[in-house]
Amino acid sequence: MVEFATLRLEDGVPIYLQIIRHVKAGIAAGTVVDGEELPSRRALSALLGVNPNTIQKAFRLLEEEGWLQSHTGAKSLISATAKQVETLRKNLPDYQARAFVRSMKALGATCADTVALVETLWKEEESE
Amino acid sequence: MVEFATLRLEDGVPIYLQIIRHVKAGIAAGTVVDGEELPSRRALSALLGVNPNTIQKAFRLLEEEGWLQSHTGAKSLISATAKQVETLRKNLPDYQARAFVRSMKALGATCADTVALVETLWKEEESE
DNA sequence: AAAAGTGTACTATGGATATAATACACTTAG
DNA sequence: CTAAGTGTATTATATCCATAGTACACTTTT
Repeated sequence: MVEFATLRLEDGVPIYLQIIRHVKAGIAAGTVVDGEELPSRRALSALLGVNPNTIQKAFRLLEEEGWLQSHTGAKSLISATAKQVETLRKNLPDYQARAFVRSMKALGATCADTVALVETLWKEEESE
Repeated sequence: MVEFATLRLEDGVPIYLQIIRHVKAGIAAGTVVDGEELPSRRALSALLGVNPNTIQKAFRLLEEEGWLQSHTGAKSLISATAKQVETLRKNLPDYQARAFVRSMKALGATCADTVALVETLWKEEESE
């Protein structure tokens, strides 16, 4: 069962996009695998405290992109071929790191400062 | 005059927030200083290709937060005390780095991999 | 003084996001 | 088999984001 208990919704970003990102991140990290069950729309809606339609929108888009399969009446399942996972694992970190580097440069930070900051925060967040 | 020519608008984030972020980043980086002139609402609207009302919203919020001063009929000016700048320079990089570390952990990356990726991309983007 | 530029305010419209409330067909568990 | 659970669809409403057009008072430039 794909876990959503750790997902903390932040505002400023559409909820349905955060749900999509959470699923893709799980697949890229290897904690979510092909064939795995997803919680029902209603159950996830209750867990996150959002409208069922919002969950449905996220799941519908994920299905259109080929990341899950749905059959009326039955639970939805993750669908991720080895090739899909490989592409995701390459592109996701790269995309996020690029955006981060750009924003740190805009702040006038140096490469060394940035790396040091990342290392410090990485250890900080390990103890939580 | 505060520069906006380098600002590339991305979708998924409200335009007025990107403008606010751009100004704050400039102040934190030291390229935008107290008393500096901002382009007029209409001029910036034309430069970025967005509605004047959107620019006005960004500037109004910046003024409410104390980052600029406006007087009807005259150009708006940056307002940034040393204390304000100091706080910004500390908090902005920290906030962005925290979000980055969290997202890389969600992807299952290690600290070493992440640092290596940042260093690689940092040099790549220098040649552009 | 006159003209151009500037900040500000207002109404109206459309799209995206999210919620709310139903409804129905299908699958699964009892 | 029956009931509960599930995917799916629909309509309605509210808010935010962005655009469009207009208007007016003030400042700066000419």
